[in-house]
Amino acid sequence: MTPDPLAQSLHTRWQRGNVLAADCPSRPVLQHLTSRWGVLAMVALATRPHRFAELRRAVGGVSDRMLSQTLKDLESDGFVRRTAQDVVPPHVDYALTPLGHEAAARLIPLVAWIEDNIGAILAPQAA
Amino acid sequence: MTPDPLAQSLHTRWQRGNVLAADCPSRPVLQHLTSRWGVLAMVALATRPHRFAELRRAVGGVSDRMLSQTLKDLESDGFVRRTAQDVVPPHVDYALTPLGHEAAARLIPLVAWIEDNIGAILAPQAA
DNA sequence: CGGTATACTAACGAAAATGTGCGTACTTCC
DNA sequence: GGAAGTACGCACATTTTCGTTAGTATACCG
Repeated sequence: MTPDPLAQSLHTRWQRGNVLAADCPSRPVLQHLTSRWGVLAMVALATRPHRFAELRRAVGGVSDRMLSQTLKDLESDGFVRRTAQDVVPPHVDYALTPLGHEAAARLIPLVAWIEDNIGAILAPQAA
Repeated sequence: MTPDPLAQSLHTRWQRGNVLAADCPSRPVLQHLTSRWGVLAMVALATRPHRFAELRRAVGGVSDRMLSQTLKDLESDGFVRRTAQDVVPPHVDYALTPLGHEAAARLIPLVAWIEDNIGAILAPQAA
């Protein structure tokens, strides 16, 4: 399929993204937000800021390494703000930025819908 | 942070999911929907049903293997309905189920928001 | 007749994601 | 005194994910 020329011209300079295009810059951002731990970290942070270990406990099953990796990605996209106090033992806070809250506002309905409908989703599979 | 006992009792039997818990059955479903190609397939199918090759062309960069695997996952969760006509050459249609449309309705705002704000997201990174 | 399209699957190897254990420099609690 | 908690980075091993190639039976187009 050759790209639609109209869509092409609208999107070529990425004034707005078109995720369905392979080289759209939205792709990596989408992947960070929807990664295995990304969604969960965002959801947890949406309620309130967390310290690192606190967040690890909130997000069941995540390892130190994965959590810090995930947070680094989210931070580089501007969704999370990391605030470190230079003390020993270390004290670091993670909070959503305004941009992060906007993103979370789109993530939460999805997660909530799945949680609410998990019964209906799983039921046919059991049958 | 020990689990909140109230939330515990509400969620133990998974009448409703709590994705933050490691063993919540919502996890796999969430992963199927938010997988690299899962989101994109859902978004593409939300506009209209597609045949296999048509969908592959719509979702830039996906391979046959990944697409068919993704569709299989989405089908087993009840989001996608596969309709095959037993003819040669094969003719197969993929469409969202009602459940799939509900899920897509939560996926699309997320994707649209990223597409709309990709400029604002990327700008600080360039600086 | 040769090329192209269809909807996949099995098999293989490469690449990416993920977990584990260790180390840190100190504090607080038992 | 000893154990545990803190916020990671690093090296290593394993797991999973992903893409590529080959193959199928047939039809349509030129």
